[in-house]
Amino acid sequence: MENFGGQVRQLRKDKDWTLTKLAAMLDIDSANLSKIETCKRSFDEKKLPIFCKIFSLDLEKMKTELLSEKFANKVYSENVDGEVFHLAEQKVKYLIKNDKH
Amino acid sequence: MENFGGQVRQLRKDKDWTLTKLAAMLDIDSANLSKIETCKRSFDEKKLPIFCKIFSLDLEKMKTELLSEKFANKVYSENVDGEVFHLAEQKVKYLIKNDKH
DNA sequence: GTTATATTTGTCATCTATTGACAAGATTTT
DNA sequence: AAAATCTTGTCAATAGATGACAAATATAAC
Repeated sequence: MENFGGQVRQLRKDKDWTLTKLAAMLDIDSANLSKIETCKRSFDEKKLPIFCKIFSLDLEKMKTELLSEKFANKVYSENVDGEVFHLAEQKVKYLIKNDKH
Repeated sequence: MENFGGQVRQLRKDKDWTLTKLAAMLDIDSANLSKIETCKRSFDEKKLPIFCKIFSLDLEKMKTELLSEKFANKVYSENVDGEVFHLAEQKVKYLIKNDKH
């Protein structure tokens, strides 16, 4: 299981691109991309579409990947019970069931 | 499965308190508490300790409850795959395993 | 080993989202 | 219908996330 930043770095290295180059393609600062790859910042969700296009990745899948990481970081850093995810899952089902009202 | 706002309202009604009264105890605006109870705003996590004290609730449990609702709302509103929670769970385990390094 | 290239780190400004506050309207109770 | 309670709308204040830039460190090329 690789974290998101690590995945970005791997993809970039596979193409032999510098931070500067990829950062330019994503229209972000290379210093900030460095922080993303080293997990010191999170990847801005708004940049996901262009990111996925560059690396031919499935957008929905990466959205899920990115969001799961945010959830995990929150739960980890605040020492919340892992049960939180089961609860959340139930709540989503409930929301969907009671939709269209 | 009751949502968080509904729980607050129920607890308040059980005591026969007005919004104004509970809001004062929580040191928030009664209009905003109304929005919380009707799910138009989320409950501020910082107010959880005092809230739990007032109603003799377990803080950790309510933290989990509140956070799961935020996760659920996000996933629901952005149409993210429910798989996100399984992923997140794995990631938390991974973080814990690789802790203390 | 020195220069150039690439990456990391720190800081602060800016933008965005969340919450606070207040006024006015609607509903309920008495 | 008057009083009390609750809801809604709006905007200001605060907090959190991201952008931008400079300087430091590390890596690679020569």
